[in-house]
Amino acid sequence: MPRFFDIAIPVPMRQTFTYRLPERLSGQDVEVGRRVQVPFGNRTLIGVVLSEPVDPELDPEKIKDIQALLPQESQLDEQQVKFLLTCARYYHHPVGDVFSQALPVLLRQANDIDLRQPLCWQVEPSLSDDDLAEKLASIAKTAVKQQALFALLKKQGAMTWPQIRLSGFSKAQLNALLKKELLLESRLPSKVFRFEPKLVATENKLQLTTEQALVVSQISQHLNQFSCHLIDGITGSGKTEVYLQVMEKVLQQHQQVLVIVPEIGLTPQTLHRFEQRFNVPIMLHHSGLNDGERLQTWQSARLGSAAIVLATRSGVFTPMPNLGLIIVDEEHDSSLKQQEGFRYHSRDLAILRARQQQLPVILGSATPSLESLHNAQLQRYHYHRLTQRPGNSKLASMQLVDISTQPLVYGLSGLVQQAMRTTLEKGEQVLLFLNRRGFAPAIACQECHWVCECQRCNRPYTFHHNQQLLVCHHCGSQRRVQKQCQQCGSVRLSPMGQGTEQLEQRLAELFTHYKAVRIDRDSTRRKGELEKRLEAIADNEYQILVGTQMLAKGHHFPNVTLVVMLDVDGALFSYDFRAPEKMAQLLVQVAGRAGRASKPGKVLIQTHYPQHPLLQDLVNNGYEHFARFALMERQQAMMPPYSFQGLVRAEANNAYLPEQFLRDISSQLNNSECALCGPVAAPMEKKAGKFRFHLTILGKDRKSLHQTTQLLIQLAEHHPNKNKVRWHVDIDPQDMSW
DNA sequence: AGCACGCCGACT
DNA sequence: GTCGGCGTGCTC
Repeated sequence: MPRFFDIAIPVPMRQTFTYRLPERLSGQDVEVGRRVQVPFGNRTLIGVVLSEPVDPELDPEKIKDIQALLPQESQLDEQQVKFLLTCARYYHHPVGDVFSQALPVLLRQANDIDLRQPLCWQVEPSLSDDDLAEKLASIAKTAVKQQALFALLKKQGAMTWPQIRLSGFSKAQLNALLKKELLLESRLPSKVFRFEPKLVATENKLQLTTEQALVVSQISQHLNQFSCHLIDGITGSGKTEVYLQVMEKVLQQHQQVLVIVPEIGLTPQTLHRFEQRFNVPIMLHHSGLNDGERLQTWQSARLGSAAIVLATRSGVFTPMPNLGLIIVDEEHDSSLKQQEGFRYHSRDLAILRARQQQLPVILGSATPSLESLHNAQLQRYHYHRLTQRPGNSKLASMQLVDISTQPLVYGLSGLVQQAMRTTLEKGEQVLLFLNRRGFAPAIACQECHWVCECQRCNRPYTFHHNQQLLVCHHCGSQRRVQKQCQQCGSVRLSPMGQGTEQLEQRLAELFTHYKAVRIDRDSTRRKGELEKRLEAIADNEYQILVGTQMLAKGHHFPNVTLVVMLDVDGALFSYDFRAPEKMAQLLVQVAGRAGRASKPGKVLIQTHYPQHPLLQDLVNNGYEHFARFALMERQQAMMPPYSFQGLVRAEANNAYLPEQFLRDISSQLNNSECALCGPVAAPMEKKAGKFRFHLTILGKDRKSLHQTTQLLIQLAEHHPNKNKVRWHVDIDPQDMSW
């Protein structure tokens, strides 16, 4: 009797495909999770075995043979398969695509793969102290970096290349030490991680405050079972130390820890803290690694030899057989949600995974998402607060600046300019936030008010002065600067409004004795440029920092004692109901990053609406009050987290098709338990030449959301125009502007 | 998503 | 005469 298998194939289709195990492979073990090579249409793809159907329903004539079974060393375990199937179901996303995204790129291909453990380097252990001293002297005094790398390795023990690179060293520096025979190159041991007391550097352990100790002990009571903990701790209250001490308890049980951070910016400092405390194999997973490096992380995690995996969003899929704890740091951060293709939220999947595998999960933030706070209120999560900063240093204070009644000079009110001068004269730094790149967000005709727009998006082009280009920030298209109005022929075209590029330039005129630096996507595009600028800021080479949100992520500026938000009003009246929440999180995060113990900072918020209740609440009563108020508003409007949202988006080259498509599937749906809203044009109706529409699903609970989504997908897949429009489903959508 | 098949316009 | 544009349909 031939055996058949259902296989997840990396194509954006919601079904699985059945294949036959040919005679020549019949002696082989084929387990769920095995990677297989199969013919698909006229190409060959790598799929993953999902199940062995007793009776394949398909016409046996149509079923093709599995071409090859790929190495068992690269297969997924049953738990992993179960988790990924749950992910696909939860997000109503094609299974094959979910599996494909969960695998490292190299495992999506059939090539021969190096599954050996990663290389690592340590100080040559056979050298005596005398030898070391002698060899060390051979490193030129001027080779400061080599000296530093050597010192690091001496302290740290074996390190892999991604770790060394993240600590700021180059391959050349490593090779130099290697050539001088100071280092031993080897591979990380492939044995499963086992804890030993000497692996913890106790001298780095901090004395816990009463608050912290309480949180550590409470979480520790819940190891080896599912529980979700929200740590709501103001910046500087020592969340990381709490993580470290809970991690230690988990490592003591010979279990692995998965730590998810929002983006690469946070990894170096987090890694550094982990390395200082634990002398255990730590593996990284983030966008700065190449395919081979990611495979190594995947493999050593899968084997159980990596004790800690420090990862960004997609790291939530890392296979870890002895996983004992998941930590999601900065759980409010929007970069945890993937915004295209498989639109998952890494925090939510972390919780799902923890539940499935019966482990604790810790969410941490100084500004928890309203979703998480709501879950804490409902006691679905254990809620822990950290309110003290060691040494009792003060957080920056916030103050609203009414700009509705006073003139602005280059977007700066008199009060702000005055505060800037005072701060600069004290030798301290000023940070200006403006969430708009470029020189000016539009150029317009002075005579007839015509605005130069991108034809593909119907939005004004942003003027970039340095490159003398008009750039569409929505589709990326560029064109030469217009000299003449297309409508009336006038040559009086001029920039409207202000972006970071212009602000930087104006500041040089306004504050002639101080130097300004700009940090945004444009000014830091070149590799290493961001680091260079951050270093220069730390050295006080610049006194005024201008930037977009980029500046708020992770970096600490101890000498910045004044932060100015130039323009927050957009968030108060946005079509995106999450905009005020995001703005509040940004403000609080920034306030937490400015200043230091001896010099508390100040945050000035320019607004036309100083009486706005959300702003008032945030400034006067803090984030907690703000969140409570914002949650009340959400409840009144029956918005998430008080309802459960799904979104069907559709786009096509004309406006008629997608709207018709969504209207059809929505009207064909009867007896839905959910409210359907739309179709309506997306806030940006046209983008990159495509017309876009939304159909929003609002459910009173998750179950009805899932049912309705399922039905809508079925209708969509049977719609005659299903291939003429591009459509997808987004569960718990974050970005409504799409 | 690919990839092939197929049916109409501008090239040697 | 043919090269190639992308609309349409299919993949166990």
